[in-house]
Amino acid sequence: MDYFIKNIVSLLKEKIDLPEDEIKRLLEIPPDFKMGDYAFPCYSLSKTLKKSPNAIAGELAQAIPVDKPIEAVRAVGPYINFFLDKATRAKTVLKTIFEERDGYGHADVGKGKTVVIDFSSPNIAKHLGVHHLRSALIGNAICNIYKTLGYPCVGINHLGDWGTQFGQLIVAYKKWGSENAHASYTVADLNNLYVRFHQEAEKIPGLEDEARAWFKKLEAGDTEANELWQHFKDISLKEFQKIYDMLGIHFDAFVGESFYNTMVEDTITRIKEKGLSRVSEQALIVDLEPYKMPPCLLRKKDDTTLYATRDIAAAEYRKKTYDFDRMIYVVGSEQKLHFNQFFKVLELMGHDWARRCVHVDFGLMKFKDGKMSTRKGKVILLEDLLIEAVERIGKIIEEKNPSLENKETVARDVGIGAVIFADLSTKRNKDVVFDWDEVLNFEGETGPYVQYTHARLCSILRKYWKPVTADIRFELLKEDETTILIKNLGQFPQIILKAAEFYEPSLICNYLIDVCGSLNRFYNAHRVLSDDEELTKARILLVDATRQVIKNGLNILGMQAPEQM
RNA sequence: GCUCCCAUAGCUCAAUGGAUAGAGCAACUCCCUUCUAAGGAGUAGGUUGCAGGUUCAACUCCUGCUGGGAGCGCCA
Repeated sequence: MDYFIKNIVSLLKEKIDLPEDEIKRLLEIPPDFKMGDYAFPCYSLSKTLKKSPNAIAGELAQAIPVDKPIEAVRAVGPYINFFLDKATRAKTVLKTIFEERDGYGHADVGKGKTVVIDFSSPNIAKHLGVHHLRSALIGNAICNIYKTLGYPCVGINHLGDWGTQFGQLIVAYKKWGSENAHASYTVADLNNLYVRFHQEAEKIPGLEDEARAWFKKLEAGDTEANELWQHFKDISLKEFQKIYDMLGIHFDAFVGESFYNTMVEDTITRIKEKGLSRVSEQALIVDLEPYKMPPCLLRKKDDTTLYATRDIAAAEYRKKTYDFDRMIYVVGSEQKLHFNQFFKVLELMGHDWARRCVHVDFGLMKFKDGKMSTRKGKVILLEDLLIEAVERIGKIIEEKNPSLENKETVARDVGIGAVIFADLSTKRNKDVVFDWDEVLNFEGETGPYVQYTHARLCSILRKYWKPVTADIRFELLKEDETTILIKNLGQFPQIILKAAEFYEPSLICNYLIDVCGSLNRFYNAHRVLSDDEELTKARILLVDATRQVIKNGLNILGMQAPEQM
């Protein structure tokens, strides 16, 4: 528990007949810093004490001894407000950051509890569009958040490299694609074939059946089918890797659905043995009627499997391989039902760890006039967006800071960062309408704003040139702007815990915006470097601490923190 | 038809059941001989979709409704 909270709770415990945990739970942070640092609302006491909350607050505030880290205790209406001694807090917060450095915000709560995170997971033979951004970025950020808290993390890219669509692709390739040189094929070519298949399938009746037949051959191990499939996969992976490199996203494993093909028979057998499945309309299903859900399909009438089957097999395999404490699937909310179904099947199979599987869903990304669709070729390529962002930042650099070194690197870090931050900064379950101007806005609450703030702080530290020391007079850090900033910096570890609890990277974005706002107000109101040596030393420590917090925060989001821009 | 998600300033979004609902963008005003103006200050902008309910207290919880999105057996 936080040192200050602990102190306040123990003070209150002397006067109030409530358990420690309850007091801690009720303790809140006032909306305005002028109301103090912590507040205890007296509403709940009014019933038992049979007095008005205001009177209780007044009496208790009088009775509580003011000592050490507490500077004042004041009753305001029904609240008892606690004011911390500024110097003590400044010392506690800034010394911690100064000592922990890149480790500030880290914890060991996750020690030994492996977390498997399934994210990005695009389909082979299709382009990565802007709508693929969300899973990749949210998943990567959650991965970083959990790592920060000490959880061993395994990031898995569960590639969509299996299913009827590959039958479709093979058909399309054999009909319209084979005259092209095999080796020069790109994802664009595959994508075109895919789009063409769906166009033609509307006119030619037997085409879908033909595709299903090819998928059956693929699942049965047919050589020609497998060679083509492998080729499509190689082409796609190469192109995907390029984008992941641009985004700075790393996976511990690229294991596609196809990998589980050999395991599904065993999985189905066990489901059958447990009496969970039955045949319905020639397909094998698990009836989920008692749980108010549509049935989960395990096998189609042509005997091929479905993704639910492969997901079940994959979950079992991962449990065996990683012995995870928790498994997180970062997949769009349109698949909510699928996950509820397949988690339920895992549970019915007797896997008690099924409740440790979480579907971290997120809202759909769409255009103003509707949904993005790979089939109709209605997408914006992720690569195009990233290139555009980097180019626009490049122009701004030419305009504002033409003498900057490493322009290309900085433009890349800031451009990509802008896209990452824009995507992560709203709560994940909201649908987002893709808007170029919004994603490529670099002013206000944006990634570049946070990075710019960081660069400014680095600039001050460069000018100062002497080593930063924590041996300063903390009582000099006393202005309102300073106090608020220090308070913000001290909240970082709590924010990370909360972001992990709710699987919500946007909390880190909001927090960073808060810190930057506080810093910039401080920056505008007070000079850091001055003739006053003691004051300069003190403010430099504050600047360095803020720089450190911003950097740590950005890194968790998967962004770089350039020192100049 | 059934299920899930969303609704807060003109726009995009915040707000562990608690004090005066806050930011950014857009508009209008100011602040660079001062550590990076990709910044800061200010003005203006609200019946928190509607109607009930629970509570000492509701943007927050419950019910109903309206509007938008998504899903609902052989795609993933």
